[in-house]
Amino acid sequence: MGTTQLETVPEPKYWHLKTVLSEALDSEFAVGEILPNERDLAARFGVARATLRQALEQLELEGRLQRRRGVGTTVAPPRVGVAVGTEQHAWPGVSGDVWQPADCELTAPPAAVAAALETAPDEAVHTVRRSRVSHGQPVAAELLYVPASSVPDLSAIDAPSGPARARAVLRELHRLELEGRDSAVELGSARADDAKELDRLPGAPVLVVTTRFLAAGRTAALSVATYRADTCRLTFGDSGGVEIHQTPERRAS
Amino acid sequence: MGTTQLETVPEPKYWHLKTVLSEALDSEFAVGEILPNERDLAARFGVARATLRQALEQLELEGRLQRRRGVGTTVAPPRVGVAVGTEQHAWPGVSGDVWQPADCELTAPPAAVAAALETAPDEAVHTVRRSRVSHGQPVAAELLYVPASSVPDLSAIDAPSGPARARAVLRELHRLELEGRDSAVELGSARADDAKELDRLPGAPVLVVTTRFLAAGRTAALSVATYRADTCRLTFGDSGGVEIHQTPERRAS
DNA sequence: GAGTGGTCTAGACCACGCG
DNA sequence: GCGTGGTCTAGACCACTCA
Repeated sequence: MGTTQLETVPEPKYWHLKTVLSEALDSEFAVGEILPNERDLAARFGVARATLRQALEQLELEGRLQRRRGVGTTVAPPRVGVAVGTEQHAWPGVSGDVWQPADCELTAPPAAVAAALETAPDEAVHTVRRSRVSHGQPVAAELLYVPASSVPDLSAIDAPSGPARARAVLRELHRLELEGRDSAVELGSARADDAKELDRLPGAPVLVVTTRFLAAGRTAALSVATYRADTCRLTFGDSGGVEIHQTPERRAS
Repeated sequence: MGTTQLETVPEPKYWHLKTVLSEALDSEFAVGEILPNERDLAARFGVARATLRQALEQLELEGRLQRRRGVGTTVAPPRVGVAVGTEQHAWPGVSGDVWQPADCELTAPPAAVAAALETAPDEAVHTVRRSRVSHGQPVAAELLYVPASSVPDLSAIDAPSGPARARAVLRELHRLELEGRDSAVELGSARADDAKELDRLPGAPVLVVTTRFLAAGRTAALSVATYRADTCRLTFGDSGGVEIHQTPERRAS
């Protein structure tokens, strides 16, 4: 062929497609705007629908797009920053925090949780379910595990389950002196129950924040919070957190 | 039909497949062991290869598997915890830290970085490239942006680029008094250059940690660190961080 | 060169939201 | 009922690693 060789190592179609779409999103679409449907887009770019979907999936992972079955694909707003590491020495559920207690039950925790709590595998712990909403959207679901031994004076009078019970457990927890907390963040995929609460499909990418609360020389409570990875930016530290959305492909200097 | 209705809402095949594989990984495979290849696995489960791959992709996202083109699919070791938020008031690059300076050049930063640094869009900043290795594996690549105004006394004698230059910039930076730092974590996909350094394919899921270093009432430096999401668990806080790998699907109580 | 995972195709059907 | 995205199939070829 007489054409010049463009690339010795041609990049995959979906990768190129993603770049093209990304630039189009920057210049030609407004937040909330609905994109053409996948079949039309695929035809327009001359690729199979599966290939187009691979590009869309990446853009969704990066928080640029939002896709909803039965509705369509829309341009996502910038990720919301949610504070996670502030109040270095505050218990969960102190007044003014952003979590909404949803439920509480006394059950044997998953083995991994029991190990982290250093409780016997069959020892029951209070499992508080809470949810977090930001800007009117659900952003996180949490399971807070509180060993019964951390809240020995929990009144049997209180409701045996439900939000009231959850608040009672938190109230008792606050009577301990918090000595410290440490957290870890990792990537996961949403379990079915979390996905439902987060308004996503099962398996959606989530940021799992595991926090251990230390009191009386031991782990007094353990929180496993599941944040929507597509819409959230977790902020730690002194103030609000840095706001950098896109780090574009490096330009030639 | 005479058969009993098993599920009103049948879960997708790949989701069920993922569960089955996950349990098999727990019970029948050791870390590092090689799985059968995708074509065999797909045949064994009676699904198309694309469907099997959907399940493998999720397991890889969760850090359970590691796939390498030309080699095969192996059982991944537990994620390594990498400390990110400790030394709340330490500059990057103080002695004993885990980053390896790789390069440094003086360029105009991406627009988003210039905005966060509050510098003019065309003002040149020192861009230090560093890499982080843990347990013999590359885990992160970082770009550290240092405005020239933060290191006014940088000697022109030092090498104009390369690791030595990077160390010189860091050394100058340490002469400022650090007033605080804040970070944000979000999900991203690896750019081509980062992917290469992290030994992954472009687009691989990464955790992007953006840290702003405050001194003299302004942002003295900005770090954008890209961690492999499949192999890393980012730890913050007082001590080591919590170790919970799998949070299995909730059992019926 | 053999075998692996990565990309891509052109279809089909399903589950969901909405009018 | 219609249009959307989500799942699934059965193939093909490519890029890479390693013996």
